[in-house]
Amino acid sequence: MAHISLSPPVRSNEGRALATREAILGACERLFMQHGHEATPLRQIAREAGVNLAATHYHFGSKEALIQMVLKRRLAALNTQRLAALDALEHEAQGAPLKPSQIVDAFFGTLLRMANGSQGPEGRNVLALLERTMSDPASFVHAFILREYMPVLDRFRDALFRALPQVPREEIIWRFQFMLGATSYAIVGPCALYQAAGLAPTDSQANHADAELTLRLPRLMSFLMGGLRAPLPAHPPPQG
Amino acid sequence: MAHISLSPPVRSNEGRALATREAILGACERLFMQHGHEATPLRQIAREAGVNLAATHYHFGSKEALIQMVLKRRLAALNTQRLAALDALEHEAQGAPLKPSQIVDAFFGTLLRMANGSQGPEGRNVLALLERTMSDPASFVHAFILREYMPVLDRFRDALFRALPQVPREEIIWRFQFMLGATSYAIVGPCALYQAAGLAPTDSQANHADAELTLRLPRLMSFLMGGLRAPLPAHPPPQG
DNA sequence: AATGATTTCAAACAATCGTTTTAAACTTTG
DNA sequence: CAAAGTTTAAAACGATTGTTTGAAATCATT
Repeated sequence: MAHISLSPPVRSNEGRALATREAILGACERLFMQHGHEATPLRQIAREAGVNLAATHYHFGSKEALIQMVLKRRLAALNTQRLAALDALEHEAQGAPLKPSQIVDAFFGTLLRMANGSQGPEGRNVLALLERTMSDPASFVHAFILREYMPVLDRFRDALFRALPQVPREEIIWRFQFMLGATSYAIVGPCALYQAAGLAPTDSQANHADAELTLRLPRLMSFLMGGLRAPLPAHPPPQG
Repeated sequence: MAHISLSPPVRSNEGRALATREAILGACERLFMQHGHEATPLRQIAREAGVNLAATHYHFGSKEALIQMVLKRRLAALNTQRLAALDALEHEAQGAPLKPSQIVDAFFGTLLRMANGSQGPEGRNVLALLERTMSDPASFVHAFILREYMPVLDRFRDALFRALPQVPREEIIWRFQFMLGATSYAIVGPCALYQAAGLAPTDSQANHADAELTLRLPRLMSFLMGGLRAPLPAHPPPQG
């Protein structure tokens, strides 16, 4: 059912250690997505990975460091890809202002594409977990995650400032927040709610599962651009 | 620092029990928001509420039942208010189709207004916690929360179906999901990210904190309606 | 005022968590 | 092949968790 090592037994010492490290990280990604990292005991991780309990401490030092390693890998890959996309766009534009849709696609599109499995089937799990972890106010991962997330956020926010010079910056900040939320819920999808309720997914949803996956990104992009380009809210009267 | 009972000591027996129950529930709302319900020990709840540890079990039976009671109260009040708003709209329209903005305001506007403190300062905390709990895939509260949440969701979804008959229902379902995410992130606001990073909020943000509160709802509504009314995504080529 | 029910209290219970410790198995190196 | 270093194994430790217990305190009723 799980953790069956089909690869031939590695002989080198470092190879063995790397294999156990990878098995532990993979088990973490599977279990954290299902139960969250707070509710996942190290013993269950070790069992799922097929290694001993002490191996988790030997290779990662502590559970906190293990969680950080799990999330850091995926977040770093995501942000690298995002920045590469933005760099390519800016290089191609040669100083000209970018279209907002290009910036939105480089940031949110890259996230959703990666979550849809462009980096293996576990991408969605970990990215959904990442978004959930960010919205957890008491998580210790905030400090280190934000350390490499904030610069990326700032770069894309500034890019939107330049792309929409006529829009007040505070409005852009807010709409960026709204887009973050919409994308976060786009990753899990509306079927998750029905599944959580114990209802089987509608047959039409099940039949069109693959088509739904290719449609998810254009659906989100259309919604995001519609919201980003919506008319600015009228300032309400001072007391009303 | 907290749980100072300024009210005169109640004499009746039921009054005492009700006071402790209320103190426990209030402490839960405060602590769950800060640390999440998984990471909040019953001993800390009892200390914050100024009651004995065993009182939590005496009045609520178990920690699960306590968490359910905390969330159930707020969710029930929210959904009652939402359905009342929709009922009023439909009664006023007298069979005519509703405007999408009315439906969106009845659902998401009611949520944000309540989170902004229309029901006391703890409204935002609990509603943010509620949204976070819903996105937790392994929470035991799903079953009972969805039991009274799903009918409300269905009613508003059907109302949107009738208000937008030309839009495919699957698109509406997705955009409803996107709006849920945007609203969820609107509750916590973009400042939460900076605060989590350890950065002090910008002085402009701090100065306009009150104005920001009255602006939050129109900002969200403008974004939601822009996204809901965005042009439908073009179906991508079958292999591309 | 005294009896009976309800509520609060302090203490302990059983289970589980992350972590550490000890020794055994293995790989690499001389 | 043997010694040194590295990785895995099994067991136990200390701390914390939700929960239970039995007595003390408070209220309601006669």
